[in-house]
Amino acid sequence: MLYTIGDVSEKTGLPAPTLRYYDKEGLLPFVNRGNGGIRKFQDTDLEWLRLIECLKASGLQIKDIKRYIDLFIQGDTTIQERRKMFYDQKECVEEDIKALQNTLDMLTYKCWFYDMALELGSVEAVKNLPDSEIPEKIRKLKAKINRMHVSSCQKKSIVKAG
Amino acid sequence: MLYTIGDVSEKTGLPAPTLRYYDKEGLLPFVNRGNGGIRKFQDTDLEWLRLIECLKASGLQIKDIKRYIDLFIQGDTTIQERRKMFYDQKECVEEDIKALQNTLDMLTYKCWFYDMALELGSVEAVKNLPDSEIPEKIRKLKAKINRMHVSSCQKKSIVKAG
DNA sequence: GTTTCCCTTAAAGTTAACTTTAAATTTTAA
DNA sequence: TTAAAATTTAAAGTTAACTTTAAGGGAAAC
Repeated sequence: MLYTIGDVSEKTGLPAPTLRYYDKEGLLPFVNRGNGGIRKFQDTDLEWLRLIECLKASGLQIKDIKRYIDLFIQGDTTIQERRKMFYDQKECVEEDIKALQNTLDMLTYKCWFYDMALELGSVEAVKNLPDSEIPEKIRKLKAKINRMHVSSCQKKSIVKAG
Repeated sequence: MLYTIGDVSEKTGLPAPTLRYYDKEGLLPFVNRGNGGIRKFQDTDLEWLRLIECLKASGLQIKDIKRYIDLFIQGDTTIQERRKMFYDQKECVEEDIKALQNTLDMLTYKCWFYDMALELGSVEAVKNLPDSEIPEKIRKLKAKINRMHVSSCQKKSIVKAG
């Protein structure tokens, strides 16, 4: 099964110029061309795109993903380096998830806060609520948030891959 | 307790020029100035910075955060809009966490794959492994990944906040 | 056949969030 | 009192990842 760039764009949701940009940056070295120089994508190319999007989501930059593809092309001598790349990225993503969970705690607290503000008619009224009126769950959240530092909601993703 | 911009930079890890940039963009309207025009941060300003970093981590842009601060300054008439903002962002972050968990599944699989490749000496050997040699956990992961679309590891964070 | 898509490239433009620079002023330490 | 360190501003520069534009070529619908 062969696909044009338009087919792939529709299948993946990535704009065709983005796919051409990825190709230009060396992220799609396996995509063949037809007579008139027209790209013919295969199912394996769609799998590559899925991996590329995953690596991007994990915080890797285009040039780092190209680095991985270059290593792949070099073959089995680069297994160690590729392995390290995935372990490093896994660690980054685990930290990102933790950071996002802190962010989610803050947002959950704020959602409760503004639910109450809407109910009581003012922000001040919520601030003046006695502790006994605040659900246990929210009190714990508030305490956790107060222990947080600025850096606990920041991402660590950017790492020199290699 | 009052802090200079240098103190705050050290406390938060944010470079002083970044703090000035936030101020210029209207994110720090509560920071007072001394005689010579020098910023005097208070503990409440540090709390604002913590909220700002959380909102940034949730995917909000600077201008959206400014919008929130403007709404805050306007007072209780904007409670509904602020509430909606937090609910929208909460939803975004929940989706981001799900996407990152898909990314993590892919990376976990790849880590196993390259552990095996290192052990067996080649990528091909891992591809040729009979199903019976693949741990149940990894087989499930592989099946899950095969069901994934490109979009399942993409972030949804960017939303017109309002 | 021709018109209309869809494809191609190269190159310029966009955007957000800083970051750097330069020049001036203020504060702090000796 | 003076020198060093930190602060101020405005403005220009940077970076990544696209996105848009322009100019052209080949295949399918009518």
